[in-house]
Amino acid sequence: MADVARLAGVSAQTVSRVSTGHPGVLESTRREVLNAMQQLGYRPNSAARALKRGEFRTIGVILFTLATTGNSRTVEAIAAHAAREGYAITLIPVAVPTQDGVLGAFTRLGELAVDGIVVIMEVHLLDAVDLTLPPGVPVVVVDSDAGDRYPVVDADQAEGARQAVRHLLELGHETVWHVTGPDDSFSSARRAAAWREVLDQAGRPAPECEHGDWSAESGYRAGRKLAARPDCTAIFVANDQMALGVLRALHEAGRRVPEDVSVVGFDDIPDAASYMPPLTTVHQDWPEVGRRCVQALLEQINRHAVPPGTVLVPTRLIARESTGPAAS
Amino acid sequence: MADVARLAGVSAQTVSRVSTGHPGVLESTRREVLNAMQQLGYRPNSAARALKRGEFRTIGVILFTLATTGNSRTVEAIAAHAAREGYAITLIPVAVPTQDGVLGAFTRLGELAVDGIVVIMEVHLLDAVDLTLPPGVPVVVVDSDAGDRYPVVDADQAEGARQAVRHLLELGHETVWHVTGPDDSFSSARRAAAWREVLDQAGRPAPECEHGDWSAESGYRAGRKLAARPDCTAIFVANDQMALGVLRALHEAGRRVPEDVSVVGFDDIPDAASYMPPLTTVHQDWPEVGRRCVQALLEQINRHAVPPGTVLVPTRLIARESTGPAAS
DNA sequence: GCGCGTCATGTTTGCGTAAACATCAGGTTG
DNA sequence: CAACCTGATGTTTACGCAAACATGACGCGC
Repeated sequence: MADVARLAGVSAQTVSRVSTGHPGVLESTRREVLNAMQQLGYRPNSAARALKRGEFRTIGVILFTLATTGNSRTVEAIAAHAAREGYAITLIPVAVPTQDGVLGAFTRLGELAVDGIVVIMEVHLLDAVDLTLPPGVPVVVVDSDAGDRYPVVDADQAEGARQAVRHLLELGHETVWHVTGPDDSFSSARRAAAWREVLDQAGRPAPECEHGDWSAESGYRAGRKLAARPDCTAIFVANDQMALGVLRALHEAGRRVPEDVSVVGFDDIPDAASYMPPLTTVHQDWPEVGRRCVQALLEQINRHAVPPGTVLVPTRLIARESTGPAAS
Repeated sequence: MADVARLAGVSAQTVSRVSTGHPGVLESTRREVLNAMQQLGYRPNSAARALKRGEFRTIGVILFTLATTGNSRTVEAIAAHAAREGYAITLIPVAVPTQDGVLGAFTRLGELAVDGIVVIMEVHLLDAVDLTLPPGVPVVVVDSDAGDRYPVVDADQAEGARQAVRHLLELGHETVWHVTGPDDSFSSARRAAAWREVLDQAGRPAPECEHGDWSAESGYRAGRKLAARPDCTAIFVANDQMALGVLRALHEAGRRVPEDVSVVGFDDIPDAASYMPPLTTVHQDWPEVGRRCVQALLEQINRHAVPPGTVLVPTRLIARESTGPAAS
């Protein structure tokens, strides 16, 4: 910076004013300084800037995996919106989903240069984390149960699941089978609870669940069991990938979809429209979830506003051929 | 830090020594200091640390999208390995894949606190970027043509595509059709070039390509055209998602896979094993790509080593039922 | 034409840390 | 026992920037 100042024939402070866009600099001087910056390839040192200002303009995202469509799409949206607000994103992967792993990640985060944290963790390990959080750092939680400790942003998974099950009942099925996600997943638990709730309200018996792990392979295994039951005519699968496996299992067993069995998935991943047959599923608006995360975090950072409780992003059922004749 | 020093009854410098793990501190003193840290909830300020040390222990990752399996898996691996080395990951999304968008992202990166940069960009926009890169910052490029300006890490896509096409020829097909990815994609271009190369070497005519955009939907459109050609009996699709669409198109046209048409994909996404039929495809080792990225970058950062040219991570064909009877 | 406000710019200072150097106690050697 | 070393700790300083305050030039009104 001193070099730039010298070259432009001004003081370092004036260079600072130009680089931060402060007013009160003569247009001619500004051009002079910008010119000198260009010439010397000057880049402001963000560490010094952060040190001086006491903020990093960075948001930390702590998560288990990017391998699920939902997580990666949400992170992408967070990054995009954060960038728009002049914030960068720091990714903190928790390698091992154990309490130690979480603690380690949070410890690293504590030493990290972030102004706020988004936690994307579907499993029940958040409890361990409280004390480790650097005090005073705003937090937003996605896809997990934060109690009332942190604001939560999430898709309205319960409503989506209700729509799915109701849709199947309205098609005339006596009841609806369910393939769950992993047992330690909150999303899975909420989808299953909503499924059970709708069946109860309709006075229908809730068959025993099959349990999967989100993967297509696990869906296939669950689907084989369900395909063997002639009384199973409607299946609500907790995500689209497992639904893919279920479809294959039904196909191999000679049970036609949707004529013999109707299938509904969850997530509306892009591929779902190209399954055989195209999958009826619940659409999740991940970009919106990401946007609301950033918004909630920035509210805390900038306006020191009180956490806004839980923000639910709407979900909606997309009817395709796996539950009936082509909708288009 | 001063507070900790006061509470522990030592100087700030001793606190610093403890927090950086420097030797030459009496065990009793060290315990005292750690105790005081705990009590006061002291966290080293990373901005000040970075300012003093002149390094951020952060790697910037610049990319277009996390929506593709390859990108998100690669980023995940980069983050995991970087974390292991004590580095954090900063994500820089390029919202608009235009030259301006790239320049904007690189400008942001220039001001950003990173010790090195991984560029994950499959399109041809890298050229514009040279001048904007902060000079002296190590760079590694993935999935793109960096010429000889930067070291490149990538999966051996050409070899994977060759294996795929050879496999189809060995099954006795007269020639192999091809569905490409988007025109501006390097991966797509390399896979297509390798496809053409094998056909040429075998003295087979190369049919005209169908062009997709990586999406299952575009694969479906391409598949409909190919399904209408009775002479098309073998298709190499440039990624698994498009292959999903191709499979559906063939199914709807009444052409059986693999009896009438053999199909090979690329990527080996987890779902591919659950397609109907399970898809023969080329496995890419994204975790390894991520690992090598970090390794190449750290070599530059720590040892100021010369860029190691191009690192190719092996790929391999996974034969499944879409090209023949069940392999298992 | 004197006082005062306004605006562009310069000077001083300190953010939290760690390297470099200084100090000091205790021990070792010839 | 003096000269010297070693190892633990303290003191000074600078990293690059920007807020706060200081300066100084100019113009305006009365």
